[in-house]
Amino acid sequence: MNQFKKTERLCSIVDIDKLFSEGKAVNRFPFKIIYKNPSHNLGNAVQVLISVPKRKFKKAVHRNLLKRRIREAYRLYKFNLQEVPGKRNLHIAIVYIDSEIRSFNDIREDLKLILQKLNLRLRQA
RNA sequence: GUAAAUCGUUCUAUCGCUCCAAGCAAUUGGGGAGGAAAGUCCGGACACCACAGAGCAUCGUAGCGGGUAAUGCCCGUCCACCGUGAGGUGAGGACAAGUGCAACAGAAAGAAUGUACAGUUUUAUUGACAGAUAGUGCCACAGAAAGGGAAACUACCUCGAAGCAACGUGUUGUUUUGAGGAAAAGGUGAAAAGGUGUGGUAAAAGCGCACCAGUAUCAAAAGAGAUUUUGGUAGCUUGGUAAACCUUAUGGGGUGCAAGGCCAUGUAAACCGAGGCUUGAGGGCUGCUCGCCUGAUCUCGGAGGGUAGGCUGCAUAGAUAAAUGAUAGAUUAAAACAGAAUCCGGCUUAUUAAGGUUUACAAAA
Repeated sequence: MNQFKKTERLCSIVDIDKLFSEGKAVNRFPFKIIYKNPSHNLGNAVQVLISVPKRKFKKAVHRNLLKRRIREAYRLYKFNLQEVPGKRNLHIAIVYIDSEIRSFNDIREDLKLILQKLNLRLRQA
């Protein structure tokens, strides 16, 4: 089932600080993904954080809309990451770096491509 | 038809999210953004600081009556202004570093205020409704003069002196000059200092008087009151700006849920040096002074150690990285402005393709 429970989300402030200060980045417009293997064992899980910068979207309605679209797209395509054997302890942050509001279909396709790119990077590592 | 106000969004299927309840579990059932949730501009509740004290400073408010927990909100009303009238208006600073975009308005032009400058607003009309008669400041340009009971440019009025002319020989006219004046005329400006008549005077003038206008005040009547009406008295008249300072009246103690409470983890209230110590340091989140409480667990420097968050507050939506979504279909379409974080009451600002409703106006019948 394509569920997206709270255990799959990154909530700890300490972990978020570490992710942004120590993590590596993958870019593919309109997204940027920051990823890092956490110090402690998550029990073969991926924890994700979705961010839309306030600087680019001043209205809360627009930020909410984009975060919901990205979250829905991630729910549908997260299997791309779960195929990686032995790399399933992972913290990632998905940052939306465009300044336009894209449709759900565009976001879905772009997120699919960047997740595949991240998967490839992890296999090579 | 035009304008304004108002109405603020249905259902089905599949896959998800969050909270609650039931269950060992799988799962099942139920709740799940707005009229503005926004701006954070007022008023409260609630919490802590002394169950909150005094004075000053500072800030808000400004006709009257009522509503309300309360308000700067709402309703009614008084006065002013606009309109033949029914009636209407009281907006803008809840703009104030800059830039961009959009909309609206506009023929031009607009003093004092504010501001670094600019801009905005309004214009059929116009009180940011206490005071301009407590005091201070300011009033560009134009104009003689802009608030000093001021001022005289052109033209003018009156008187004195000198010269000239005329004749009726002490008058008239005229020129120059000195003094007084501001009534009538011109011109400037947003605004030129009560109006008319009469007395008065050399000529004038609220200089005196009568009437009118206006201001203050007293009395009577009406009204809950602001206030109104009538009559008397007074000085005879006092420009604007309080959105300059200020004065009067009145209100506000401060801080805001990151308030505050509880549990838990680590720990160093340790060490070294200097100072302070009940004759009171420091602290108690308030601009100052006082007062009150606490009472060495203080201050500065050096070297150095260590951590993990959760519950509550908190809601018949409700978390703590923070839910309310995606796809497909039906209705023309599911859209405008826009997303709850302690909770209420207001205000302000933003806003809809079509349509409904209400009001106003116009036209037609």
